[in-house]
Amino acid sequence: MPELPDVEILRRYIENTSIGQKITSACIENTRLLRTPASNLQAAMEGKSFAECTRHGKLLFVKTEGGSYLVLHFGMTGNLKYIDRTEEKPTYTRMLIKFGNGHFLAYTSIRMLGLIDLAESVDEYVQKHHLGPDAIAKELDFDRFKEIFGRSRSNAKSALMDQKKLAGIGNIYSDEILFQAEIHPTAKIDELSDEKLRNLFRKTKQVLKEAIDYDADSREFPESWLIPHRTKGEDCPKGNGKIDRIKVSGRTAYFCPACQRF
DNA sequence: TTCCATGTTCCGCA
DNA sequence: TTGCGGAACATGGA
Repeated sequence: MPELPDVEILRRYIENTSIGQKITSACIENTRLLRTPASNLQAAMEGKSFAECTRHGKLLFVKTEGGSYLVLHFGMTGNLKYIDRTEEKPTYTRMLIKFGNGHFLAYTSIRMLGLIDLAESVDEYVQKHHLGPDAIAKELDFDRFKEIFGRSRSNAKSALMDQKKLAGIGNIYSDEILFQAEIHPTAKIDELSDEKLRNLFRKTKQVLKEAIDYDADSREFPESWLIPHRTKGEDCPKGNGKIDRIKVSGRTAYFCPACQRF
């Protein structure tokens, strides 16, 4: 589920279901995900309305009338579900928000690797957690991109996934971006030519934005993308060879050794 | 039964 | 200082 495009779809889901609704109660069904006492969370939400929802990388900030933000991170298995009745409450619901109209927003998570927190300001929260700029932010131009990656001695895949450099890219989309930019996942990112780095910059934004256009639904992704072929031994969609699988900084990377070079 | 998984964080080491 | 591998977290699926 939850890399930048998936979280953007969840942001829109909140916008379409929950914004403008008054919060009757916030029921914490499992405290493991909380980074703040449940009482703080409830005090900040109950009786208030959700005013707007913004996203930074993989984080969602849902603003309440009171001025505080409900902060949501979805880990690997987090999701949201707007339901009409408690009988429809999904399995693995960890927080259930009840609205004045009698409907509910459920935050679900199987593995509970996400987080639920409270913030007074988005900028402050982002700074405190040392997050880099959002990967598709307009303010992120090539100069900034080069500044971030030009002096990193890391491999390209780990660098793209480093939330302190850029916020929003995870394991799946880093593979797609590097495939489309034709860069080997273990290439040293500070050794890329200016031309390759510029191409990487373009592909980073392009892949993430196109994924959003497909509702982050991988079943809709073009056959020319790597993601539908993200299996070892499958034919590369560009017809140049077979998809290979290696470990890069502990994560599984899928790539085409013929297309993606150093 | 064992391994693996879309994420983050912490530790020890190079 | 920076980066990496491994482990931990909790759970389900192949």
